[in-house]
Amino acid sequence: MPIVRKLTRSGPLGEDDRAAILSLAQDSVMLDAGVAIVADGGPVDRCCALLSGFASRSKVTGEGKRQILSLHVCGDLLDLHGLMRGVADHDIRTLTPCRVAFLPRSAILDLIDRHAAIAHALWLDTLADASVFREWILNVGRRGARTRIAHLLCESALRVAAADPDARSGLPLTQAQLADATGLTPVHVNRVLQALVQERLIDRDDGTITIVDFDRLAILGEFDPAYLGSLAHG
Amino acid sequence: MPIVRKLTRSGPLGEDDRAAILSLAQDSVMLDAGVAIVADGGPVDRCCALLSGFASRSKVTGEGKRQILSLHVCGDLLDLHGLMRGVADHDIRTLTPCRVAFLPRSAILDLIDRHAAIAHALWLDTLADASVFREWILNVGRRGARTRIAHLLCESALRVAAADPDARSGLPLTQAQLADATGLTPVHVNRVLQALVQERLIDRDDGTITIVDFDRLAILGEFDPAYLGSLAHG
DNA sequence: CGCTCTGTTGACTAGACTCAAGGCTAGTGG
DNA sequence: CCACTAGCCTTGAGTCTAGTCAACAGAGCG
Repeated sequence: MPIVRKLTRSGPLGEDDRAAILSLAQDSVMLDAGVAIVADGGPVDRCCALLSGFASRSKVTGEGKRQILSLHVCGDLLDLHGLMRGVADHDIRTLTPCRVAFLPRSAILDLIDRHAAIAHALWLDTLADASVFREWILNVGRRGARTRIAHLLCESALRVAAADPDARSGLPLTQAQLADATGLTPVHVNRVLQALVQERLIDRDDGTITIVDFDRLAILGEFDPAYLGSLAHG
Repeated sequence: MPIVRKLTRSGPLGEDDRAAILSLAQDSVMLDAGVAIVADGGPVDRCCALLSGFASRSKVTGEGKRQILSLHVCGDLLDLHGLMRGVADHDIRTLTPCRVAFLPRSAILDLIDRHAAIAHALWLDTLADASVFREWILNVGRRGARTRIAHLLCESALRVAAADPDARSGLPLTQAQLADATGLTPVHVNRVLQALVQERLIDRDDGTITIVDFDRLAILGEFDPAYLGSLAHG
């Protein structure tokens, strides 16, 4: 169970803690790509656990420009942030087809009340998210397009690898999604990606991006995985 | 005590909880402007509570460009994020002269263990921080310079007002700091500020910025305080 | 008095955006 | 089986926002 695996990474859980979590995430649902799981401003009465596929948080400006705030992979809990307040301050949407399990809000709150270890683990999980947000601000605010995209690719690759060590596939992000994640336009992303392919840093086949030379890409992207904490390496 | 006041905003605390917090924050220190309280990559063995003045979180790119991640006012707990991991993933520095109290890490961890209500309140506090981070990503990622600066000014004004309802002073940010917060250059910030003054949206006297017409500035900045949650209004 | 920091201004540059068109693939319906 | 459509990707030309570089003014300070 990927969620238990992820939470255990940040701290120890007792056998009863694990059992309590597992009892919640019973049935799962398959969602199409591009589906909104949570809408900005809407109520959050359940927590969505991502079992497969990619999802994102995003917000939209008054002018309708979308900015992706973070990417999420298998094992991530998607709306802990909104859950505690009961109302979402951002969208959560699938980027690819996704399998998800819904955990009712009341059950989570109950879990927190009764299992201090789980409450602690969930806190650490949200702190890890916050750490990623901070790096994302730096990335979008102060780095040029090449560096910015390189950084994003490095981060995503590591998180995918941590969540699913066997996965050998590339990142299934469209250039428009990449643009929303980096605060650039699809056209510019396209040109940068072409350059990166030219330089043998990445490769592209049929809609997915694979990293050819991680080390050089990390240098270009000024990528230091320290901020990922337990989100890097399994 | 501003810290207790702030934590109470997100949820109820018992009398013993309050007492436990107060017993920690005994003595305080005065710090100059521009001092690093926590350094990126360094150990975090204490939590710093801000009693007066302004502080910021920031990170620096490989090329030495600084990006401010969030501003902090009276009552904020400054390094809860690093505290739980024991190592900081960003700088924390004073922007103005500040009065701070240092709470030892062990004492905080102990507090969390023994007072579930405090642990909960601290979690909510970090969640509120995360919410601000997300809006900040949108701001630097997708908004133009005018909107971006207007948004930042609105947010800062509200947070200051929430922390200290009596305060009538403006924001004591230099244009360079404003530039680091918005991901712009000081030169460009200068020109935008002049335009905003021209349009009677803000005013400047001797290093501080005051908002003349909050409503119009909020429209320009696409500012909706919802994301601030308990950080807005006392 | 000179130094540093902050703010200001002008001239020039460049990185990224906009607009517009066209190609490719997959899916859909006749 | 073939048109038709809708996404996604690609390319080119032109524009513009914001950055760069450089110089200077004023305040505060040792």
